[in-house]
Amino acid sequence: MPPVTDQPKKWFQTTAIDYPNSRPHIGTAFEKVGADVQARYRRMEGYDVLFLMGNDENTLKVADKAKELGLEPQVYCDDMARQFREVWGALDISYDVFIQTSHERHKECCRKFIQKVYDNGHIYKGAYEGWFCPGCEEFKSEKLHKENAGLCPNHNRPLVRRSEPCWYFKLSSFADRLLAFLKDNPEYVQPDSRRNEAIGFIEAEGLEDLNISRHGKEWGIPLPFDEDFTTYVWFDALLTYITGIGYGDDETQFHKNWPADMHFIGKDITRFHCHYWPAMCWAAGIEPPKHVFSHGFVNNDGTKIGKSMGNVVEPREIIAKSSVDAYRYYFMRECAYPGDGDYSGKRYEEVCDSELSNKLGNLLSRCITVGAKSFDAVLTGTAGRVPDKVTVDFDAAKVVAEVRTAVENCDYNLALQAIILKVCAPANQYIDTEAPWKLVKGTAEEKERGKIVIFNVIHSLRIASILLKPFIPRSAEIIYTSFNFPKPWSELTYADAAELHAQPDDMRVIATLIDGKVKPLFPRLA
RNA sequence: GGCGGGGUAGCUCAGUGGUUAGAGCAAUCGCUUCAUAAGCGAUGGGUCGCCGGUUCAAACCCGGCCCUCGCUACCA
Repeated sequence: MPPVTDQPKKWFQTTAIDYPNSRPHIGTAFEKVGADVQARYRRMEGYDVLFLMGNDENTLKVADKAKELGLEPQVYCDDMARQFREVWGALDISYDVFIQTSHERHKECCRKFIQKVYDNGHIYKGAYEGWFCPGCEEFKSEKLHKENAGLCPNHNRPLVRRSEPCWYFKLSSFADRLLAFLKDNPEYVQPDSRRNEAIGFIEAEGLEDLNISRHGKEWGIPLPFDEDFTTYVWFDALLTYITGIGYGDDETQFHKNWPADMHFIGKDITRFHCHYWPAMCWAAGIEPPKHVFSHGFVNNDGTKIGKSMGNVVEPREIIAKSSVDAYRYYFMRECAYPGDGDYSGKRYEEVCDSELSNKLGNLLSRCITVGAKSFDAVLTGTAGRVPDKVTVDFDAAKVVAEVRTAVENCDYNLALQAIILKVCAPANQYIDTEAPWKLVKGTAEEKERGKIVIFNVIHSLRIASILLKPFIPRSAEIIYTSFNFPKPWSELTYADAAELHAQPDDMRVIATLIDGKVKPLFPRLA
C-alpha cells in the first residue's frame, strides 16, 4: 500500500455485507474490527473517512428464514439489522453508513446501475443449463454433482439436468483486461496469495459469462429491463459499495468518495471482488476500487466455526467477561489479519493478562502510584524538559514508522507486537533498573532523579497510547488523559508519537485516584 | 487431478547458504516489592516434515515422498 503522504485526503472503505441468517459471531466480527482499526487510523492521520457496512438481504434464504419465524421478510431483516448494529456498537465499530439491501434507496440505485450496464451492451439474454435440485430449488455446481455421485447433499435426491432462460453479464469480454489489471496492479488485492489465485484462475480457465438473473419475484430486486427476473444477489450485493455513497442519487457524494480506497472482505469472496466487481465497474463506466484486502478466518479452539459444529461464539459473550478493548486487542494481536487465527479462552486470558494487564496496564499503575504518592501528582520542574530515552537504543521515530507500515499493510499483529516489545517492555526494564520508588526515599538529589525517571516512563506511555489509539481507543484514551499532555486526545496523529518533546507545563497526574492508586486499566482475567 | 501456500521449541511465529537456529507466550529457578500475586533476570526445551543430491558450508538451493491449508464459477 502506498504511504499516507501519497494519498488524497479522503478514505472510503467498506466491509463485506453480511447475511442476516444468524447473528454475527467472532468470525464475522474479525473483519469489522480489522476494518475499524484502519478507519480509526486513517481518521487520526487526517483523512476524511467514510466507513460503510451493511447487510445483504435480497436472497431467498432470508425470505425463507423469515417465513419460518412467521415474519414478513422486511420485518425480519430490519430486526436482524438492528441486532447486527447492536453488536457492532458493542465492539466500537466506527462505521458511518449502514446499508440494508432490502431498502428502497439501494434498490433504486441498483436498478440504475444495472440499466446502465444493459444500455452499454454488456447484458444479453440466453439460457442457463446445469444440475438442478428440485428440493433446494437451485442449481448445483459441476463439482458437487461429480463429487456427490449426482445427488443433492441436502436432499439425497438425484440432481436433474435443467435449462432455463436467463440474462447474462458479458464477463468473458473483460477477461484480458482483468488479467492485465491484476498483473499491473499488484496492490489491488492483498495479500499476494489471493492475488495469485485470482490471476491463476483466469489463466487456467478463463472467464465465462455470468448469469445475473434468478427466478423468485417475491423477494429481491427485479431487473429493470425484464421484471420477470430478479437480480442475482452478488450483482446486487457488490453494489452497496456505490449505492451507499449516492450512486445515481447524489452524484456529489458519489464522486467525492469513489473509487473506494479499501474493501475489507473475507478470503472466501475474493473472486467476486477480483473478477466480477472490477468488470462490473468498467461495464457501467466507473472506475474500479483501489484496494481489496482479503482477511483470513477465525477458528474456535482449532475447529472451524459453524452452526452445524455447534461452536458459534458471539462477541458479547467474550466482551462480558473482559472488555471491548481486550476483545479488539486479542483478535488483532493473536490472529494475523491476512491469515487465519484461532480463539481459545485459555489463550485469550494469556494474551490479555500478559500484555494488556501486566505489560501495559500495570506500567500505568506503578507510574501513577509513585508519581502521586511521592510527588503529590505534580512533577515540579519538568516544564520544558525533553524526556530521556528509556533505553540506549530506544528510537521513537523508528518504532512509529514500523507500526505505521504494519497498520497500513493490515499487519495488525506486527503493529501490536512492536508496541508491546519496543515501547512497553523497555519502559518496564527502565523503571526496574532505575527503581524510582527507592530513589524517592534517598537524598534530595536522588529524589529528583526518581522524578525524572517517572517523567520519562510517562512519555513511553504517551507514545504507546497514541499508537494504540486505533486498536483500543477507550483504554488508550484513559492512559493519555491520565496526564496533562497539552494536545487534545482527538487531535493526535501518529507523528505525535514519533518524537520525545518538551511540554510547557510541569507533568501532572490528573487521573482519578482512590487511596493514591488508579483503577486497574485491564483487570487480570486469570 | 491441476495450480498455489505452508510444515522451525508445548503454543503463535521470525529467520531465502556461513560463527554454538531466534522472539513472544507457557514452564522452572533467582531477584524485587512502586505496581493489577504485576515487574526484572536467568534456565530448560528444537536430528528446522522424511529421504537423497549440489556445496568447503543448507532450515534456506535442487529432486522425490509424506502431511496440511487455500483456489479449482452460479450456496454466498
